[in-house]
Amino acid sequence: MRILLVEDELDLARALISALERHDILVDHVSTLEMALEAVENAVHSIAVLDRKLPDGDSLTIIPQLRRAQAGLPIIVLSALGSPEHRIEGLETGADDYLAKPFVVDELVARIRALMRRPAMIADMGITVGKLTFNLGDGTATAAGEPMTLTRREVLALEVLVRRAGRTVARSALEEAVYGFDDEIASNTLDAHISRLRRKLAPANVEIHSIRGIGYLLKATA
Amino acid sequence: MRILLVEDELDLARALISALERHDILVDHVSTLEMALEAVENAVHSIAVLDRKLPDGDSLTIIPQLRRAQAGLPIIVLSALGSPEHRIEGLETGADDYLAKPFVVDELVARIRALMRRPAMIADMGITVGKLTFNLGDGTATAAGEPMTLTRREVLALEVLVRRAGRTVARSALEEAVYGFDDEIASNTLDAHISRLRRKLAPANVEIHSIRGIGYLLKATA
DNA sequence: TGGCCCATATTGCCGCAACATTACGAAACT
DNA sequence: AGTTTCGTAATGTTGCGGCAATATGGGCCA
Repeated sequence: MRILLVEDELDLARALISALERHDILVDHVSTLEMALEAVENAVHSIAVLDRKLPDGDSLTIIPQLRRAQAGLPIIVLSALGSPEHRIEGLETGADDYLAKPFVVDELVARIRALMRRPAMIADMGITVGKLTFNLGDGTATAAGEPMTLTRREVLALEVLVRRAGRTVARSALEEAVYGFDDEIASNTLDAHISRLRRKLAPANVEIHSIRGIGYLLKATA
Repeated sequence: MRILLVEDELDLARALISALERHDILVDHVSTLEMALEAVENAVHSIAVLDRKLPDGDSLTIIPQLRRAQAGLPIIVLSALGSPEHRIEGLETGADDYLAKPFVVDELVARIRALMRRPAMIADMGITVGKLTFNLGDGTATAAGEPMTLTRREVLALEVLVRRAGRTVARSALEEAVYGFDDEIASNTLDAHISRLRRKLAPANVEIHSIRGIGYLLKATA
């Protein structure tokens, strides 16, 4: 599990990172909106935690961009602005949770874990690419309305590809998503899965392009 | 579409109403159980959304009365109490969905939509799939009109499967429903129950498919 | 431009884990 | 004691998924 932390107060960031790592959660830490957008392009995260006030602006403004980079990405906003109005503003912009400062570190950890533990949070939210719709809640997919049968590994790979449809997904990110962090992969097994996925996706007018040396990219057929 | 919203936190209520109205959903808003019962007498709603904790009590207690006032009314319960125990309690009382706070507004909208197009017909605490009818109230079932005898564990498993008819149910969710949360399950007991259920369900034109590595899925025979 | 090298594609094979089914015995309830 | 239920295990079956052999093609360098 890997999360993106965007926080410019270094003391707080350090405290959060060490707390999260004690829970076996990997943390990518950046301190500006610009770096956040770059980070989300280069890796697949399970959750993003944003401080609202950052040196280069209000982090609410980049939520749409983050979601565009990675559909369905759960987002938690931290803020000293804790009034109900601010809360509502944050939630309506698309944040999944809004935590007012000051807060207990353990509470943030608990909320992160709650979000991860509960795919139902985003149940029934579908992503559509071409004639393909992918349901983030239960990992089911339909091609042109017809339900398609996917195996476990195929679901894991397709989820990441679809969430970043139109953008490249690093090969390492795919391996990480389909297998664990520790699970080593010895051969071209991933390629084989991609190959099988391609065949199943053909009726949905969706292609998986390979980006030589980098990874893969899923997009609708032209 | 017109829904009944029972929520005493005014900030949240306002946020929900504006979000729902953006989706062309009319909202009747009240903030107590008493007002909810009065509202449901005076109008026909497509769905009721209840906050669980209200000034005059636990909203679970009025679910039967709501259903009596309007048979088959789909009900979604919102609650800060998100533990599996609370969820189960809510669903067993007859709620159709149980959403833990905090949640994304869009998710509530999605779930409302999902309830509107649900494949299984719900009427008077009974669910029908194929020639099978399952009574949520007392856990009895009939196949093509003939009452069928189910054991306790079979009832528990079938209820979960029927509630999610047409959608996959994680194996872990089934174990959780049939046994306790703490109760460990050592062998293939669950498989055995599924097997026995299959045989009993055959006359009802209902099949339990296994989704390898994930869980099971109940649907009417094609 | 031609050729080499290496990344990726594709396919078949087969082990093995997941699932199915049945039987049996212990325990619980009557 | 009789009956029913449920957990366990034994045995059979399926199909996922890892691996490797082979094919294809892109890109770099001479």
